[in-house]
Amino acid sequence: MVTDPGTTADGTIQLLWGLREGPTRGPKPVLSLERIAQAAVDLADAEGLAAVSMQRVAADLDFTKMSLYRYVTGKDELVAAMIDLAVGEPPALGELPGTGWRPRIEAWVRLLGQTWEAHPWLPWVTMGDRVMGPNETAWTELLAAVLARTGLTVTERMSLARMLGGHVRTTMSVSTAGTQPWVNPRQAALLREHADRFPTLRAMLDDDLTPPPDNGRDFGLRLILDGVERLIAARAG
Amino acid sequence: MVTDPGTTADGTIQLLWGLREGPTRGPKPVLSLERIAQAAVDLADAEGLAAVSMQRVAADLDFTKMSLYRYVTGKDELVAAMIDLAVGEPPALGELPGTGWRPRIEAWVRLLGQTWEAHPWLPWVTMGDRVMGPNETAWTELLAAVLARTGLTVTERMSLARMLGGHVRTTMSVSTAGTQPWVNPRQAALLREHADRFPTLRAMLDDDLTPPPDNGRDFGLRLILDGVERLIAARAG
DNA sequence: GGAAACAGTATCTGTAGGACACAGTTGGCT
DNA sequence: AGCCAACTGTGTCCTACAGATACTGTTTCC
Repeated sequence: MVTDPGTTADGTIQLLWGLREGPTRGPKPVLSLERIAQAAVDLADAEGLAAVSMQRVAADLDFTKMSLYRYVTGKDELVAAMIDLAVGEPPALGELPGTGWRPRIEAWVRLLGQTWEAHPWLPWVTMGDRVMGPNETAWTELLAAVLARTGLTVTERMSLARMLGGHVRTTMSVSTAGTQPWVNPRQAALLREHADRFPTLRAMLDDDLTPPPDNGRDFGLRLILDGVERLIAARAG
Repeated sequence: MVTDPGTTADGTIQLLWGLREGPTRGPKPVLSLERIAQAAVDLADAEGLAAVSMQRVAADLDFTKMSLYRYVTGKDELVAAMIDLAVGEPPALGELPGTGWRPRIEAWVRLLGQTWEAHPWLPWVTMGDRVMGPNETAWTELLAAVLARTGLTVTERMSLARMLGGHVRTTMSVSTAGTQPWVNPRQAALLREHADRFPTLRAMLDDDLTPPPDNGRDFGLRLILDGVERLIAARAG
């Protein structure tokens, strides 16, 4: 399994984009890529990404481990299939509220965030250079369509798109959102102990440390989009 | 090894913060945590995070695998030590240029980015809830000190700090920056093939697709900080 | 109806993290 | 000075993982 900046293999592309030619002869396949990917997603959702092994996914389906290799060339392909399945189809452009680019971007971020929250392992697995599957590409297409009318250059739009996706990821650590304080209790204890080295952080501890339930997603998005508005205004005027 | 949202173990905290009491009797230790962590960092820098195994790190030091466990309770601790070593000490507040918060934030992002570029595996390993080591905490303290004079609330400053760190991570995929196009060649081929489903992305392919060498880091930062300025101005006025 | 093409299985290999018992080394205490 | 407890690094073992390969049984085209 690749944990490093991954180059997507050709086979994975064929898999995701339905380019694998189906055979005619031979026994009817009992399994399917969809069932396998779904089982893996369910497992990751329930017990975390570390629980997803070929063995375990196969066991959940009541098959042997090696049978999975008839549908996926390796674990990397399985993960790629998991991603596209978990991400799912984006809404249609018309379903996004309002007509301007700003409410539409806000909706895109909100909806993508909601989708991701259901699969907390996605941030770990969508990093690095990959070839996106159809669903992921469709989400990007949707955002690109929204951004097309901002008047930004293509490069700027791509920077912004990457940034917005990253912002969803950054504000995703759901485990602590809303309930636990920003700063880990043990981290807080360390800050108090070393107050001389970290006076500013130490002082911040005395404030209310309950993070907003969205981990600052809305706040950050507002900053970004205000910046976009200012850029557009500066060019227009 | 934990690839999931990791809760830092107590032992790791003791390790990072120098709370492990040294023994008096017994043979002189030949190895040290620093040597081990340094070897692991060198290895990760040269051959990627996947190459870092207990076996391999030990071999690079000409020791057996199990000897490492005298200094680290497990691989998680090793990785934690790697992070704090790789991140290193931040500059002093006085070394940041200018006096206002804006140039200082810009400098913080630039310097942290430079540090990270030398260790491309850091993004993968610094995700999720962790207890930060002293160096990482010092970087955060520095940023917090800079943000203290923005007039933002504590919650807003924490959101912004998290966001800025995330922005560095998001714009870190160095592999493609400056040289290869934004869009993977194979991804581009797929977009051309499915131009009907992805018309906007398809159209963008005809533009110049060479990403800026900083992956849009400066552009994104400008948007964020413009947003901060607008927020401050709105409250002042 | 036979042979090629396939699906799922059984078995094996290499590598990973880590537990455990050991041999040799050092310092404190009597 | 000597002895024992405490320690360092080693050797061996176990379990879990991804994956290769050879197999058995099934399907369909010729």
